[in-house]
Amino acid sequence: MGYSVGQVARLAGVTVRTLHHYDEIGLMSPGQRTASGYRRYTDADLERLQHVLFYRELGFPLEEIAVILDEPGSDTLTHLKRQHELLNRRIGRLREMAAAVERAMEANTMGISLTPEERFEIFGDFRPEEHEAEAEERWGGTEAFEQSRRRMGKMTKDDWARFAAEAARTTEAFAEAFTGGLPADGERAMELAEEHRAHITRWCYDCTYEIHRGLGDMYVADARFAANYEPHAAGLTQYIRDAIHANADRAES
Amino acid sequence: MGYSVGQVARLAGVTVRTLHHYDEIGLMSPGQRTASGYRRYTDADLERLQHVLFYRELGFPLEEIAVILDEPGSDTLTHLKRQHELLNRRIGRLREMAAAVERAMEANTMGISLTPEERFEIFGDFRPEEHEAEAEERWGGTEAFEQSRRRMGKMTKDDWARFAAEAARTTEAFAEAFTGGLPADGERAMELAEEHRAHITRWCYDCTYEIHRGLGDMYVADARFAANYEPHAAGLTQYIRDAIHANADRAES
DNA sequence: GTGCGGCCTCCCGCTACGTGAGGGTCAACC
DNA sequence: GGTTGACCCTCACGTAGCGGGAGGCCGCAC
Repeated sequence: MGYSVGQVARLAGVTVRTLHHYDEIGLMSPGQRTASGYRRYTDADLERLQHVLFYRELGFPLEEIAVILDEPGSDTLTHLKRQHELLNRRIGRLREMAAAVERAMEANTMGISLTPEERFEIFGDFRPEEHEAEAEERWGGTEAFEQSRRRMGKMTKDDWARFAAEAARTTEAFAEAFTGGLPADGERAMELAEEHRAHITRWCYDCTYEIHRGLGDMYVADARFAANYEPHAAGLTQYIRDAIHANADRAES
Repeated sequence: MGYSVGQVARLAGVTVRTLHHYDEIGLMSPGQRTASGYRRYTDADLERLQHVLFYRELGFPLEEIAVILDEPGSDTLTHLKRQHELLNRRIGRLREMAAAVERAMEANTMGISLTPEERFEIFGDFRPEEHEAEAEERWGGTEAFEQSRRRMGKMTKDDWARFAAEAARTTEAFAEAFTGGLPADGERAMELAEEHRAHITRWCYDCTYEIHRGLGDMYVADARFAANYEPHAAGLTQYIRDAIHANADRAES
């Protein structure tokens, strides 16, 4: 059982070197190795490769692909949905370009020569869109989200450990304040909220108060996040959310 | 008049560095320079840039773009037509991919896990197409045509001169044979046809007999080629075509 | 005349591999 | 059991298409 590099390469239509490369950079390592050092790919590896190739085809840098595939709570279906969405956007853009080319052909056959602006405005119009709204277009997310991905994608294992440790300390402190009966809009809670915000800014992205509020709301709304807090103390998630809001309100007044 | 690098960059939505690069590799050099060495781009340069960006967007390597833009007898309209064609193919491919993703989603929600072949067959099916028929897809041409482009793109002016001289000699010899009353399926004519084929193989691409037959047919069908032969002697084009066919028939029997 | 933005030319760095070199591995076939 | 040929391994250097600075000249305003 399992597949050799050559088999996988033929199946997927890539070169062996490409698979070696993906192994090197940790994007797609074989599940096992034989005693003699041969790579053995499992079915799960193949599925991963499928997604890798898809995102690559859509122009994503490999580093980013690694991040989005490793992102917790993302399963096959969400990836497929996202890929479908991306494909549709892409098709739309190409259609616009085709229409622009048609216009250019008309203009050309009619002997009209385009002004320099028209030249790129008419069918190079997809470029500004690509720059200003690229992050948006790709992720339906925010610029901060992108920034986060990039930064965190470059973190070493050590960085992750320290990041996690810091996060754990803050959570612990919140739990203490909560169980200790301190109000969510009190000094201590707000202090912790501010610390939390600083923590995010340091490690992930420029966390404004507005974004921070959104995060707080998300914590209570999204079970995956709540799962990180509730074990400490029932109701802690809501407490943290309230503290964040109180802190943001104070800071912006 | 004319545009500076910065202006062109903003117009076209690329960086100054990119324009510098295109200048370096000779893909897109400014029509002029100011006394102080500043680049000055003309309207013609802008049009060229427009096409460059388009082909680039469609995934063509810059070297190839240079060749197809410099290829004689290609005007704006033919490029626009080609671009439109390429866009449509591209859209078609993306649609296939989208359909494949939909199927994958169905399979996934139904709890069916794909076999390894299906995984890439189902929606990686565009890859064989991309390899085996890429030249076809891109050019509506043959692999030999591609090979030709590559080789001829790397020829120096000297090479071109020798190439042209050789070609002229062969044509001259054909004209002599023709006006001398030698039959198109005679020894001499076939000898010249073989020489012609060797000439192409040496300079352009591996010219099989089948391709050679196609070339002969094209010579009579396409006025641009005929224009090269007819001035030597009226009917020469047809004569050459017949000689080529006779030679090919003999060689393959 | 002194900024300040734009332009110039190196030149090094990055990604996603291509392309050998040099050398083990494995199944088959004699 | 030896040899052959297809396949595998790990370096390690090369390439395309730029990004991004360094160090320095140009040109126009104040």
